[in-house]
Amino acid sequence: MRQKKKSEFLTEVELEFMTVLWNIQTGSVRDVLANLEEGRNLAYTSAATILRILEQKEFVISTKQGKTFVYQPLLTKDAYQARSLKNLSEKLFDDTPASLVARLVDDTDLTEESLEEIRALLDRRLKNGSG
Amino acid sequence: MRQKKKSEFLTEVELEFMTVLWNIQTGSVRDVLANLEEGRNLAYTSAATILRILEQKEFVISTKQGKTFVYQPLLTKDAYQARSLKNLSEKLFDDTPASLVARLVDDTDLTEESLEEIRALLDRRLKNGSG
DNA sequence: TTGGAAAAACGAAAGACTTAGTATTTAGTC
DNA sequence: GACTAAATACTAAGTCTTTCGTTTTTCCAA
Repeated sequence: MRQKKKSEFLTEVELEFMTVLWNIQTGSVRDVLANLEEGRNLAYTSAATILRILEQKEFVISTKQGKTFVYQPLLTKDAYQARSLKNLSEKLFDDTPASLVARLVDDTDLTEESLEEIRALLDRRLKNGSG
Repeated sequence: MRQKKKSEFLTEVELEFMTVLWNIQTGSVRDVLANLEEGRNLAYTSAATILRILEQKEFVISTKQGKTFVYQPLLTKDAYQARSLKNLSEKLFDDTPASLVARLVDDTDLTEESLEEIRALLDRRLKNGSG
């Protein structure tokens, strides 16, 4: 019974669940369900199914506590952020991160503060160097 | 026969096709097929199907030239880049663009030149202002 | 005008995603 | 030890994605 080819990316619902787990760190089916956003009415069994799938795909692990399973992220949010950015950059920005940032700062919705913050961040990074 | 709820995002294969169209600007099924990357062996009818779907979803339009349809992007690459970044920022970076850039520059793959380039870009943007 | 080649239209099949119902197991209680 | 409430396991339906085969249409040339 071979594991099917597991994608390295989360589906919409999987991301929704991982976001909860990244927040609460660890939790049962019921905990996760309770932490979904207001108005999201999902059956208990649906939530259980999603978590089982996330475990199959090795995005989380579970450990039994009494009669219930407690789930915990295996993939960190930082790691997944990096993975997603890398993918986006490759697929849509010709693998040129600078053009990604260019598009980002061209967005007129960005506040002056956001822009300053981003520049400060770059300055810091350039001063410290990395190699 | 109502159009099903159309997603604003491209699937994997759809993005592959749009990338070709963004490059060649305009082209028939055969043109697009020929411009897929080396080693991608896709039946003619498969390519035709994808393009038909892209048109249904209003990502492209087609016009008839002689007996063949010629396809053209409706959605520009720039617009789709912006849309994707906005989505990623919202879903995975708590709607904080600065944290997205932080993750990007933490990626040690970035060259010094890239970083300088990005900062230059920001400086220009901050001097000109947009509001 | 009739053939034939190329293109388009249609539809189907396999797999993945999302949701949830039913059946089974489990842990404690009387 | 049997009962009950809660949790897990199993399964299935409906939709979307990806791929391609079959049928129909279209245009041009002999």
